[in-house]
Amino acid sequence: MVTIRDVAKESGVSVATVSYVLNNGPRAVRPETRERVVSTMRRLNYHPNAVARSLVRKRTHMMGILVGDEQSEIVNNNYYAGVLAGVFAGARQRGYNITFFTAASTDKDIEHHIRAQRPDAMLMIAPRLGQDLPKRLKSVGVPLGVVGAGDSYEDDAAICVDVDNWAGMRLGMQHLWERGHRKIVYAIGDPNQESTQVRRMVFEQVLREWGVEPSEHDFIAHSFHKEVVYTAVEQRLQQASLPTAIFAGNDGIALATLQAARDLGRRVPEDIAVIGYDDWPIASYMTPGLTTIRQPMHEIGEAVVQGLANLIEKKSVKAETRVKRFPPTLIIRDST
Amino acid sequence: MVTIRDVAKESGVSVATVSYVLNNGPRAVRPETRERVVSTMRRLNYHPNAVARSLVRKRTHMMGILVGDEQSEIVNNNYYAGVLAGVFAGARQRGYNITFFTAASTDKDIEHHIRAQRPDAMLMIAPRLGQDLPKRLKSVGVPLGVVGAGDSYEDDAAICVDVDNWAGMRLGMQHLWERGHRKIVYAIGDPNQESTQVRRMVFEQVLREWGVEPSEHDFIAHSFHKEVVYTAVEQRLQQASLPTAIFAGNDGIALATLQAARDLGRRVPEDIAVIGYDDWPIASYMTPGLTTIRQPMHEIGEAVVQGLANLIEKKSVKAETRVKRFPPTLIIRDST
DNA sequence: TGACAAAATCTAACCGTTTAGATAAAATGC
DNA sequence: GCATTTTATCTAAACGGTTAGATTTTGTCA
Repeated sequence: MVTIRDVAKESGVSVATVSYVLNNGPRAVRPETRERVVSTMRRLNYHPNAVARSLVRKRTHMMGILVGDEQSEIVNNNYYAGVLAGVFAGARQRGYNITFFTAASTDKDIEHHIRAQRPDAMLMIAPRLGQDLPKRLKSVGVPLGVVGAGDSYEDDAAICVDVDNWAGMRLGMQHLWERGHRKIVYAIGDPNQESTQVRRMVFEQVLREWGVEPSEHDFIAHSFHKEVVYTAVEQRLQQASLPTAIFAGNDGIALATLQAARDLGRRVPEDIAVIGYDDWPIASYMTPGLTTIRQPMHEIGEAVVQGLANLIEKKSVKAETRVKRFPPTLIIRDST
Repeated sequence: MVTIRDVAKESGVSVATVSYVLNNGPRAVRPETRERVVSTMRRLNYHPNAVARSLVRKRTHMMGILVGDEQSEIVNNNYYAGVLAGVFAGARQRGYNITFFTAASTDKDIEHHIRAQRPDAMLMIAPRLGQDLPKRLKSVGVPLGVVGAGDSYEDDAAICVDVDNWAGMRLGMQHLWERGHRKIVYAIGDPNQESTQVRRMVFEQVLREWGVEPSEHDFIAHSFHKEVVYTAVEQRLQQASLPTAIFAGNDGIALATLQAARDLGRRVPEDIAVIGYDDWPIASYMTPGLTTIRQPMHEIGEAVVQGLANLIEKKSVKAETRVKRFPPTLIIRDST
């Protein structure tokens, strides 16, 4: 492997000079010298070693994401994947790489790895509640970007990006109201997910505005697993006081819900309406096409990286950009 | 940040000794000394800097994946995501991190980045045909693992893992035959994908065994985009010489196919049968449940990482493990 | 032409590890 | 008890870059 010293020797200058042309700066170098150096770099096919550079600059140009014991989110949660795509796009724009830290299991391990690897920032996408990692990261000093966790990590995260869940739920509820639905069940998903909690709150709030007192009976399917959702919906649709609509916590839940309804011989939307959340790419290919609340997942992913990059590079944390909420959109299809 | 020198000074030994206890080796250290060092490491909350370590060891403990201009694969291709999950699992077992190189666009850029970042290995998942990156990587000397490209990169890749596409196609075709189908159309997907080509070959081969000469007319939907697939299927189903079954290049294509058939009022499987490939998590939730050829995506992802890790660590390339083919499974549901 | 400022380049220390070679300490043999 | 081997530790040179401070070269102007 050819090093900076090889280039220096070959072009008859010192390593410092080579370094200056490499980064053009911080010192000037005479045009003809630069020319000479550049050409030998090309001739020797020289590529500066990023590892060495990271060591002295204390910048790795890399943002980290933790991958848990079960790596199923990438596969089963299209929200996660959608945000990730946005993260990649943002990272490319700003010149960062994204690395997935796999080796971690306990919280201490994780901290260890992060201290060791020195990412310029860390990312959490749709984290569960009650993690102490954010606090740990804060003490380590690497900025944290959190996506899809409402405001629950606002104190410890440097950047928080999410959809406006309050508006999203209202959009959906209002749509159901307009379609004449008064009895709605919420297939809520994993209660350890922050977004689940916020949306539940808004759901209850809206119900009260309608003059209905929400009961535990109105919430089913406390999991994101399709099988769990399926049986939950199946059971609920065979009990008394049938709902006229089901609000699904995300489009994956909606998919399982549609299937359960169909298997029971209920027509959607005639017998029961279904509305989802997220607008996954497959939403329009469900049977029937799924009405849902769209989140701009790609933009959200981009935004969190941009925010972190600004933070890292300019050290400027404009308070108004620290927390960002994107507006959701109601996408009406055939399931309501 | 506390360094190895701090630990050395604080425990009254040289940095070398600290290093020896850190890696336990390559030289022995007296138990009581080790004890002392370990305790100060703990007391000072010392975490060795992985960047510095990489520099001298010339090992980054990281495998790289390229992310292209359009990062849509993670979102839209569940095969990609499924393999990725396996990759993560394998990486965790072997102590590697996975980093996505975002900054690359032209092939030269990519080489540049790889030379700079020094991943211990690179990964390609379902690559397009005709890339010259594999050759470039070979010249750079970082081993390449290729997933889902049949045998097209076998010469330049260190490890090749894939499903046995030959068996997979036969499984599907035989199933259709048994169900009485003789006129089959193949919704093939992106022709630039290697697997597409292999499967097409086998498809044609089987047709000939049935005494049917395949024609260009038997192949539709030369893309993975659902919209394209949808219109292609829509058109084909309105032409003469209707097929009795459609073989979809993957489950995403199958999804769009089902939708197109339904929108035309065709019943599946009575009017037209549909079979997919991959067995995405949503396959059983389609309407009707999708018959498909399952690939062990998770195992495939794990295998490629394991192979690369063995290569990196032991430098042993048992020829029989360099290329690995996993057997597919026929999953019968309701669409055939 | 010489004095002086500005621009270009060089020397060498540093980033935080690992590890060969030298040295000191402990263990062994007679 | 001393010479010799073995074991533990230390010193210092890498790894491949960056960057202050010193030094040299070039340019400016009286």
